[in-house]
Amino acid sequence: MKVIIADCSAIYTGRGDTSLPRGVRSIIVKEDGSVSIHNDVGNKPLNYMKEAQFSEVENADGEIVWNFDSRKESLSIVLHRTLMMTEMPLMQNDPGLIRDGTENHLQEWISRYPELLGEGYRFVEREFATGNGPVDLLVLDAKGLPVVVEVKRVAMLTAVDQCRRYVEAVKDQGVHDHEKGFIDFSHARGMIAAVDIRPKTLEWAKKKDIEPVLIPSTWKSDYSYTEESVDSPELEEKVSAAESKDESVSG
Amino acid sequence: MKVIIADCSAIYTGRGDTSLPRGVRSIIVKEDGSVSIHNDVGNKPLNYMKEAQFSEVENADGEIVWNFDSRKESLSIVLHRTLMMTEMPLMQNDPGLIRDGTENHLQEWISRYPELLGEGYRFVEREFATGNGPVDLLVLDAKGLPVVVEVKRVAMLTAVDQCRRYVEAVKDQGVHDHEKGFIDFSHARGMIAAVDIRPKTLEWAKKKDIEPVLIPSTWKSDYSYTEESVDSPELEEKVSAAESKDESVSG
DNA sequence: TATTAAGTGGGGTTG
DNA sequence: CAACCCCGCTTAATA
Repeated sequence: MKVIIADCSAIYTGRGDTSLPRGVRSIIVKEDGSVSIHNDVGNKPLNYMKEAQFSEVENADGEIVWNFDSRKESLSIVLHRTLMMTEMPLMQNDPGLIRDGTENHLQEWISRYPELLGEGYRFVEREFATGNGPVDLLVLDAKGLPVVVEVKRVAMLTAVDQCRRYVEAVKDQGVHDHEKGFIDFSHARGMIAAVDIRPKTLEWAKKKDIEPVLIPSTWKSDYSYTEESVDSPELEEKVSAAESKDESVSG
Repeated sequence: MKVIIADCSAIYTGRGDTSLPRGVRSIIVKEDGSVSIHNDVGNKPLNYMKEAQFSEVENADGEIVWNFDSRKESLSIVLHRTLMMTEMPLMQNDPGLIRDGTENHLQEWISRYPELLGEGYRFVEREFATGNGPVDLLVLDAKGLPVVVEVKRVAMLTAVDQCRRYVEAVKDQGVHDHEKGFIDFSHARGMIAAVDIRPKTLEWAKKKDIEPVLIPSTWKSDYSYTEESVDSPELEEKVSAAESKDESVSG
C-alpha cells in the first residue's frame, strides 16, 4: 500500500462526472490497483476507483498526472506538488470482517421459529422467488394460506414497498406447484418481521394490510447460543484459510 | 491525518457487531476523530467510525488498545505490533467534490421543460411533501390534473415502489390548498421520468399505472450549456469559501 | 434529532 | 451480464 500526501486535483468520469478542486490531500494506492483520495474528514474518500490500470504522464505545465483507467471509468489526478510518499506491505489474503447479527442471521433464526409470526405458522422457504425479487420468507398460516414475510432489523417505508411488491407479484402467480405441495397465492398476505419498526412505517404498513410483527431484540443472544455454526468456526475457518495462503509481513 | 501500519485486530459493536481477526493493516485517523482500518484490496475500509472519542489503554498482555467511542457505538483496536506511524497535515475546509449530472440536476432541468412529460404540462413544485416522503416533481397535466413525477437517472423496481407510495399518499390528502391554486389530488397519477428505464421496471410500471417517460441522454450537454449557475460558479464559490477559511499547508 | 432519499453508492448472489 | 437486495451502508437535505 502506497500513501501519498500531495497538493492535487482530480477529474473523474464514469458512472458520474466529478471534479475535485486543488488541495492538499492523501492519496492511497492499494496492491490491487485501487486508488482513493481522502480529505481530513469522515470515512469516505472524495474520489476513488477500484482495480484500475495505472499510468503516469506529464501535463503541459510539467506536473505529474496519474491516470487510473478501467473499461467504463477513469480517474485523473494531477499532482501539483508531492509532499510525502511512503509504501508498506500489508497482509495478503486478509480474512476480512466477521459480521454478526446481520439480517441474514435474523432471517435464518426466524425461519426456525415460525410460531413467532403467528400461531400454527409453518416455514416453507427462504429467498422465495416472487418474480419481482426474492422475498425473505415464505410461510403458511394456520389455515394453510401463504404469507410473504419481509425481514428487517429496522423497517422503514421502503420495507412496506418491498413487501407489497412481493405480495402483488405472487398473486400474479396464482396457484404454485411447490415441492411441499400446491400453494394458492390468490389470497397471499404480506408481513413485516423486524426488531424495530418505525412509527410512520408501522402506520403505513397497517394501512396497506401488511401485518407488522416485532421480533424481540434478544434474538441475537438466543441465536449465538443455539447456532454453533456461526461465531468461532467461521472465524477459525477464515483465519486458517488466510494463514495458509498468506505470505505477507505478518507471517 | 495519521497513518499507522500495524499488526492489529478489532472489535466493533454498534449498529451491528463485527470482529476483525489479527493481521497487518493500515489504520487511518483523521483530524475530526474519524478512524478506518484498511486492508490492501478495494476502497472500502474493514472497520471504521466517524467523529469518535479517542482513548488509549493497555490490555492484560501489555498491548496498546485504541478505543474509539461515540454515543451509540464503539470500536476497539488492539495494536499487537506497530510497524509504522506517520502524520501529515492536510488541507482544512476542503471544498470537496463537484458532482455533475446528478439526479438533482436532472430534476431541475426537467422542471424547466415540463413539456417533456406531456403536452400542455405545467410545473408546480420540486420536492413536494406527500406525507410519505417528498416527491421529485409535482406537475399538472393539460387538464389541470396533478401528476406526481419520480425522477431517476436509472429507474429500477424501487422507483415504481416510491412513485406508487407518493401517489397513494397525495390521494389521501384530497384537495390541497397550494399557493398556485387548489389542487385536487383525488385523481392524481404517477409518472417516472428517467434516462434509463430497465425492461422489467418498464413492465411493472405500466402494470401499476405509472407512466414511464424517457429523457434523452443528451440532457446533460443541454443542461451544462443552458445552466450557467452550475459548473464554474459553484466550483469558484466553494474554492473561495474554502480558501478564506483555510489555514492549512496548501495556503 | 429523526426521516427520507441519492450515491461514481459497494458487494454478494442468482438467473 | 443484468437484476436484485443487504449494508455497522455514508452523506446530505429537510422537517
